[in-house]
Amino acid sequence: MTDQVPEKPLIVLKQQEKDARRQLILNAARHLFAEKDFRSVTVREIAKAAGVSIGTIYNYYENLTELFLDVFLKSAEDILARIDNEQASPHASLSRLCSLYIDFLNENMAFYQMMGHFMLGGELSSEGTEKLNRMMRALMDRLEAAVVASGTEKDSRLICHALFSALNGIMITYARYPGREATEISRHTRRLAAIIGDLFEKRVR
Amino acid sequence: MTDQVPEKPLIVLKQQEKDARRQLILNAARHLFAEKDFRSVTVREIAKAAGVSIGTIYNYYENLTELFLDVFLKSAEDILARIDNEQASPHASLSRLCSLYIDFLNENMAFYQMMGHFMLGGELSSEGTEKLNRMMRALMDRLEAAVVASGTEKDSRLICHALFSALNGIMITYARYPGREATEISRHTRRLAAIIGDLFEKRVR
Amino acid sequence: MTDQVPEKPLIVLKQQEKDARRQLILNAARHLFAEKDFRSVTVREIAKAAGVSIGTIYNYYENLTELFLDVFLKSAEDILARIDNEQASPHASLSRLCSLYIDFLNENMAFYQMMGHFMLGGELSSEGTEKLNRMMRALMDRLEAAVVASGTEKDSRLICHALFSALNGIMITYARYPGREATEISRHTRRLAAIIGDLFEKRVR
Amino acid sequence: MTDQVPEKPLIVLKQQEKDARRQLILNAARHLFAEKDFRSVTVREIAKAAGVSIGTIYNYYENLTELFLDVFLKSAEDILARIDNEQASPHASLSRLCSLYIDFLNENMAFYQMMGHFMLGGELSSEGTEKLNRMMRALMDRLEAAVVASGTEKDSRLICHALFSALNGIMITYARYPGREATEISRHTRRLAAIIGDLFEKRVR
DNA sequence: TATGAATGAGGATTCATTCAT
DNA sequence: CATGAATGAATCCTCATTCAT
Repeated sequence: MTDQVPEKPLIVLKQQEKDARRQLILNAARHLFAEKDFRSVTVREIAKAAGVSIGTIYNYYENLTELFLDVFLKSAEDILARIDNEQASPHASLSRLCSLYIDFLNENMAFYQMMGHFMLGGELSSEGTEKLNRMMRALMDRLEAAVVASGTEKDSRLICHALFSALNGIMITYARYPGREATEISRHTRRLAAIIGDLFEKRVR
Repeated sequence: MTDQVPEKPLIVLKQQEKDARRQLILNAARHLFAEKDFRSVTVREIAKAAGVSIGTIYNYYENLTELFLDVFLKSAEDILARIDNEQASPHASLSRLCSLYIDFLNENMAFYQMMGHFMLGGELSSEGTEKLNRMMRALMDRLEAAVVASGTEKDSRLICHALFSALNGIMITYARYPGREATEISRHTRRLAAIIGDLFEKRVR
Repeated sequence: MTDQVPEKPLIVLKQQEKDARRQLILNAARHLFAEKDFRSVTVREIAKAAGVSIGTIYNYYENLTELFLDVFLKSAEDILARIDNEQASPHASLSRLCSLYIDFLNENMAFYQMMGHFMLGGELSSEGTEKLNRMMRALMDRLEAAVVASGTEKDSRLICHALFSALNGIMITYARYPGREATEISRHTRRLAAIIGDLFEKRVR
Repeated sequence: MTDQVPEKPLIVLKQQEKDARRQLILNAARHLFAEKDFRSVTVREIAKAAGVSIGTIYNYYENLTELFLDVFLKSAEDILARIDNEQASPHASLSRLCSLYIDFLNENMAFYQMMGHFMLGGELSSEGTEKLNRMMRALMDRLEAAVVASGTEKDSRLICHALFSALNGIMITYARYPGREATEISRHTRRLAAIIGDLFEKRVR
């Protein structure tokens, strides 16, 4: 026998290929979004960056919005994973969680840009809205758990919303403060996150 | 007596007329911005809404961005005035200030959309940037005063930044939570603002 | 008698004022045309440069084209005067005339730009066309006289046309040769004019 | 035999199709330029004349200027080929070359309009400027060769410049002499070209 | 399924000209 | 007469999306 390697069925290979290409597009888009305002990124640019044709992008995504959403969801998965990892640590604390999240935002400007975009009325299919809501709920669940763990007993969901809002607000307000360097901004936003974190932690006492 | 009414010179009248028309354009833009994402508002729409021609818009503003900025600045003046008014009240408190600001944002969605836009890198003439910065500083001065008045002694500017961020974050995060009514959103954001306000007030103890 | 100074009638003064203002506009336009392609000069620019309002310009000229034509005609008068002056000199020669004309063109780029513009189909009122033709004939008469003076007996008008063409061609071809300095261009065009002049002078022998 | 016709690969066919469409646009533009001042030709007109959409124009050309340049270069190739053909003839002479060139200009008014436009400062990418210069040099080389062949030994490049200028000047000066018929103009310009040609030929003696 | 050329509505902006004051 | 704000048609160009190959 010439071939003893157990072959994966063709259909599986194809699926893998497909996933790979989808991943390719996704990553290309993420990188572009990291470079400039995601609303100014064009399909052509993404196609070029991903090394595929424009048409291919439309084979994987209904339209640009769906691709944007997917990028957003992937980023959300990242932060979810980071949070889960952090929460597993013995030093887990609300403060650390805040730092973690603000660091994530600093690295993923497109994330909160998109969050803002979708929240502020970016058109979305009902299916897309569903996905978005599911993801936000998942994120909120993590945060709420941390809030509860920090001692809050009453209104934990509401307080979790307040915390989440506060952290997001740091970025929208200071992410690109005109005339400041990236490192300076990072320092400032982290300092603000620390203040917020402290407030929500001390709250329980 | 032939004419004792003190006549305004013609030049003054003309200036008034000009100001009035500028106001007309400004208000038309504000209303449109309230209806949808301000970035999707076109010159044609503004002109139509203001009842003037496209060319007239450009007689009053160098370009669309400058008009956007002016709308932003006018809104900022509004909130500044409201704050000043509130601070003059005997019941002034940080909490009330938070409510006030969040109410303002609820009524002026375009304000924080624009704030986000300009902060996140929206192109602006150096003159425009200067105006923007001046206004932000003025706003921050008010907030800081309130923060100090609430008992904070150390790092008042930084804490004021944190508070400002937190309040803005509420809107960016929940202003148009998909599937919620405006009144519901208003209630939710006010509740969150109250939590934030409480936190920053209790901070002093 | 309180006033013995012989007064010019009011109507004369007014006419002088009017002429002065017309001159003002004309000169402003000429200077602007010297700075850049005359087709890119706007009414607003001319008005500003002349220190009058846009409307005033339209009081003196039917439209922009008529102003352009007037500038052209004024320039043509200049070169005519220069030629007349030169021809009165004892050293007058066809060669010197060529130099004179090319120098004039170097100083008045707008002149041949406009000549080209009007010749190549720039719309003109029939009255304007008439003025233009009259001026071209006057210029041609001078040139022809010089051609005849240089010894040419046959086909003097035709040869004069050829000479005129050749000189104009120098400018259209080399006036802004990319990457060359103004002085360099001036030297080159003068050298070419000398060659042309020589050819037409030697012709007679 | 199933298929012995050597099939062109698909990619070649596609390229041909692309070239054909580019040609389509090019020709449409050339015809429009022949009808009126090329600066007044709009993208819409070209698109309509070519039977393609506006967007398609921009698939083939960065911007209008690049299209203008391409039209110019294609015309230049034409005259270059005609010159090469003429020079290969046993009856080649400077006079005939002059006639040839003036005939070409009469048929391609846009050519010298564009030459004038680009020479007089029409914006061009550095790549475009490079192409333009290369083409002008090629043309000048041909002319210089003819000038040399006619007996000129000294300053051949300079004299070639003078000749080229003179010929171009004929067109700029008389191409559309107001109130003259096309045939009349053609006759006049040819006569002038003959005079110029004679002068430059006789020069050698 | 991948391709990428074609599409064309829609964007911001310009500017000669008018006309009420 | 002088003014200059108002006008709006017309400009070039962009870009998400489609669809024939």
